[in-house]
Amino acid sequence: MSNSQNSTPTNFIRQIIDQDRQTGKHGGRVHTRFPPEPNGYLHIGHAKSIVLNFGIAEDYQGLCNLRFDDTNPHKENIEFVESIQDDVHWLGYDWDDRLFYASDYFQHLYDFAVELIENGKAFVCDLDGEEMRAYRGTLTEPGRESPYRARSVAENLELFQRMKAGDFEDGARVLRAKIDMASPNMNMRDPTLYRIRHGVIHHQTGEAWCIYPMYDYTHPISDALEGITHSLCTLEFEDHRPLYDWVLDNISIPNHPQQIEFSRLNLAYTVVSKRKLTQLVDEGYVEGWDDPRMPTLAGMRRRGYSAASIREFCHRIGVTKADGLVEMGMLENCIREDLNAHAPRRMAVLHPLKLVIENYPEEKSETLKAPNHPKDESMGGREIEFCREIYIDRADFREQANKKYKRLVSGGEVRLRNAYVIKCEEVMKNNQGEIVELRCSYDPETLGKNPEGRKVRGVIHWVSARHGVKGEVRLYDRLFNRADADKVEEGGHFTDNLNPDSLRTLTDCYFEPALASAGVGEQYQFEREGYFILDSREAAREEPVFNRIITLRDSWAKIDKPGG
RNA sequence: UGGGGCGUCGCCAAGCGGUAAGGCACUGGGUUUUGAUCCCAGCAUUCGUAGGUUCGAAUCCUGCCGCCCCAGCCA
Repeated sequence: MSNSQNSTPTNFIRQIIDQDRQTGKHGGRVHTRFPPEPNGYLHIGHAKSIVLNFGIAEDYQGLCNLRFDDTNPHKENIEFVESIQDDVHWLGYDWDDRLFYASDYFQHLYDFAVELIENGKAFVCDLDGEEMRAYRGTLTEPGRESPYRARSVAENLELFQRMKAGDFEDGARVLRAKIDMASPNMNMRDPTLYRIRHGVIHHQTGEAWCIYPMYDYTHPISDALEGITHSLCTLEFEDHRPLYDWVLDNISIPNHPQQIEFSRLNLAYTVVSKRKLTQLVDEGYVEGWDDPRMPTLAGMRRRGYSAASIREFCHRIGVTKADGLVEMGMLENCIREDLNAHAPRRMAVLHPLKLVIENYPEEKSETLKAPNHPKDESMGGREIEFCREIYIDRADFREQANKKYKRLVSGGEVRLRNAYVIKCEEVMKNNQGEIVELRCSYDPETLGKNPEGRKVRGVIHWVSARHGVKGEVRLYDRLFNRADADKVEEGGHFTDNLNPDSLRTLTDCYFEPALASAGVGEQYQFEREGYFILDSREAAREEPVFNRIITLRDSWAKIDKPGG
């Protein structure tokens, strides 16, 4: 039924690895790494990278390290270090004893920097930020060499040592590589290797250091130290590859991993940028990193998405160098496919309308059996309670409708799911003319069998008014109103694209009794409505709160024109 | 206008000189006590574009067009 996670389509990176193994490059080893910066929660875009890196390691009998790229203590903290580990584990991957931090290598990094200085390949520069920018040139004009570029090795050594010792203020000096100020590649114009940062407590190294290495310097060395063979990253780092290689070619380190770039994931109607997600959280547009509308793994988990479905999604979208925008439907199909196979069925009424079955005895009630899955008997069944007063959904009744409408109409018949066929005899309204109650009759001969000689319009779900459990349901919709959510009109802001109706809370819902014992993490299908899960943050509440994971496909919604 | 990438169906994506896989979406039809699921069928004479090479090109070459990334002491 489900082909989940069996399929790992090939891609250009796997082809490169295949070739490398044939030619014996890296001794035939495959060793990857997932290198997040702990400055935010992981999102669906990271999932693509995780599945790629850990997946390749698995398939080639290699290894994949988890490494925190923690070179900028200003933006990083321990909460993110922990959440990232939780999320990678939840997604289904493990790094055994290979949890590393770039900060583990601070001493090595320092020593290699000294080596660069000794070889005349790095220098301490006193230019401030603004001056540096001016000296850097532009995209079309070459830059000029820093006046400090010619300092002697001895002076550079001493100044760098004093930078480390804390003799200079933030921004006073940096260590720079001596490469080529005329390079058409901006990254090669004597890039900064180290900067000074006082007064921050690094989550791993505390106050041991007041100089911190830059990404472009740290990453290749960290990869090499760990024996990484293939260093996979996103397209925007393609321009950095010459620098990655330059660093490794100019220090005495044996390994030289191969950086390979792939395009990052763009998902329609959401943003996949840590900066923007951080803003949504910090400015209160959402409840937090785990808001069920967020494309973070924490949010998707709370929303009810399974790890398997996210993995499957990552397989289906593939890995290439072409940037695109993946439709939400792609993700939704993965979720539905998983949930359809595995979620037990239940009944819940979201917009209740009271319905009284007049020919059903006042005090009577009966216990009926209902299967948990229409096709999978191994999933068993549960008991539901039927009585004279029930709730149905308001959308399942219309006073009149054409024959396309397969639900209850005045004078018409409909099947109550897992129960009897009923007929609407009378519509009760209040003074405002609003329908407040339906009076019906039922056919006691229709339990488990169809009536003879007449055709029933359709099937609707229901919950006993006497036995049902009252509670809340949260309906989620796309977070943004436009597919390219980060596109902004002149003078606008991406938050202008936020969908004001991304969350709808329904507080007057009724769930069948079996749902009273629903546990955290259990996904259900509420028949004819969608897939739901108990909100893990509200699990302690007396009345249950369910999140809607995703609706059922609904071909009726497309043809339901007014008067239908 | 410098450099680096990318352009195959509405979306994602195979294809690697021998005559356009697959998935999603969509459209028909069948089954169905979920307008769900499931099943069956349809869905690119054409690969951004114009030339060239070749018996033969989405695949090789050249020009052009379009889109993305780069001027942090962020990653």
